[in-house]
Amino acid sequence: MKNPEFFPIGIGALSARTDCKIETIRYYERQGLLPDPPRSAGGHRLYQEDHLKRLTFIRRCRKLGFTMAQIRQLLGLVDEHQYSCQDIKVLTMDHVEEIREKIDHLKRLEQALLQMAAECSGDSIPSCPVIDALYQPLEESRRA
Amino acid sequence: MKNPEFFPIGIGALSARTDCKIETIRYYERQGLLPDPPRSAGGHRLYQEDHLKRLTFIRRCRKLGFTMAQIRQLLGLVDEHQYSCQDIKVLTMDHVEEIREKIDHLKRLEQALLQMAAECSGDSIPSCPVIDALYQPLEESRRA
DNA sequence: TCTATTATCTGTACTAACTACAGATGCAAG
DNA sequence: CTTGCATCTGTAGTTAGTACAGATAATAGA
Repeated sequence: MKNPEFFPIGIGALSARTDCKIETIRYYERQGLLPDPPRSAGGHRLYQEDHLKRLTFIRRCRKLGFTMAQIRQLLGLVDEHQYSCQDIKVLTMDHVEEIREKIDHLKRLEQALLQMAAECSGDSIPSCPVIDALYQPLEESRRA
Repeated sequence: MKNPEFFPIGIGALSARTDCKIETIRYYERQGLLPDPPRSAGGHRLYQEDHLKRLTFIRRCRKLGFTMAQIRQLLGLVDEHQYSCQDIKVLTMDHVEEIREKIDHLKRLEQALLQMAAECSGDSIPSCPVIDALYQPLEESRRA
């Protein structure tokens, strides 16, 4: 009911209000995350406030690292009015778990690289323990 | 000089020895990371030990999270015999810095999600503060 | 009203790093 | 010689968009 005089808006205005590129909006439409909006006589998309809200939701989820598949799932629950707080919490905590796994993985990579770099003299001589380590054939460990 | 009787090998054997799919080997070749190997009369690729070592190097770098562009750079230095320990250390520490930024970003996402989930009652009622938060229009903050 | 300038339209191709096929051959063993 | 596996090339799919080209639509100024 607020600001009804601003709608409908074109895709450019929607883009500006959601910090989402025009091409990305059309992409979400193709992917079925945004409903096909009504068109003007000439074929331009005309958006209402509902579209603005839905796109804001999608963009926030993306910034939080949800995949489009996960967002589709969230939107599905919302669209059917079938969701419960528990459903959402489960999806959210699943996502937290994924993030924690990524953090763990990256920390292990960081340690491996730091360990190799620590061997490095930083000299300008054309030789380096890092390269040597990476080039060691797998055969070395295979030959007992 | 070791195990010379095993070479040359076909792409399947190279794949098995490097834990790298056949398609991926051909992909690296197209991308110029691996040199075009000699072929048999019928056109099958025949690899020598050098290819095995180079592919091992590439795969190790990928497992450490280096991009193909970074690997190309490392291989370029090695190929030209122009690299120094310092060059390699710089590239390695740059990569460590990228990894640290990713970790920071993920930690921030994790906190945001945990904060939202903490508001969640976990009830089976069809309503959820997480959804509400994500659906809040940007307009809310704009209207002073 | 005519025109000039934006805005938007569709469709395609590109990104990274592979993976997965289809359909045609090569090669080795029995 | 035939069977069957290995390999070949080429194309398309993956994620989440981005970047065009070339054609219309809408709008503002004269």
